[in-house]
Amino acid sequence: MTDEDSLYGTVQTAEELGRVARTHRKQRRLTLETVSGLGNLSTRFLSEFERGKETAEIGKVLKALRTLGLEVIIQPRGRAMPVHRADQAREETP
Amino acid sequence: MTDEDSLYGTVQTAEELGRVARTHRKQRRLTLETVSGLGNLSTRFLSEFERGKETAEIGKVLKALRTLGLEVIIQPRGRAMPVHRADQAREETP
DNA sequence: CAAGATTTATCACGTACGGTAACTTTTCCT
DNA sequence: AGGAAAAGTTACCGTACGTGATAAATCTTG
Repeated sequence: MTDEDSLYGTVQTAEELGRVARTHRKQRRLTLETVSGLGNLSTRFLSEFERGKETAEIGKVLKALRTLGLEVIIQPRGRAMPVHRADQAREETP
Repeated sequence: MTDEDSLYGTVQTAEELGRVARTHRKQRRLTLETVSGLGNLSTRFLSEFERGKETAEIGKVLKALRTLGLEVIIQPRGRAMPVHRADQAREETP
């Protein structure tokens, strides 16, 4: 609850990804069963994925994220986006 | 075809993810073998992943992306960024 | 404590994975 | 242009594990 703000952002590992998914789901007060129904995913898969299973299938992971209302953005690291508008805020890695 | 301008951004499926990875790798003039060496990933895995294999393991996918210098960002959909700027919303209906 | 939610065990099936080699495509050189 | 080399794809094998469904076990609420 402390870092809900930093909940969303870069993820590097399956564990981080799962944590984001779980926290997001909890915030939305959804149960695994509900998400299961919405996304045609087994509660078992969801449970394991949210706990960071490294071997979960990417297709299902993406589906789970979509079902949860999460967006996956891919961008070059350490490089600004080529597109519209210059943004700011690049600060991580102490 | 696919514009490389919009290369980076939201991905919804394994296919899209793979395409981003491949295009990015090509732009960097890296071979599968090189990436394989850098990331401890088999060329076979990389080849399949870039071609959109739905069942590729999330852990390896994330590792491949990191090795390629790509960043994965997770954020709520239909929600503006925490900071300023109102921007585009959603689309796509299941 | 009870109701609800999540984890885990079991079973059976399917397939990812690495390594290697053969094969196909792409790249690039004379 | 033609062809060779490089890059990428794919089939084989065996090991190992993911997955769904269900139910039982465990944890989390209220």
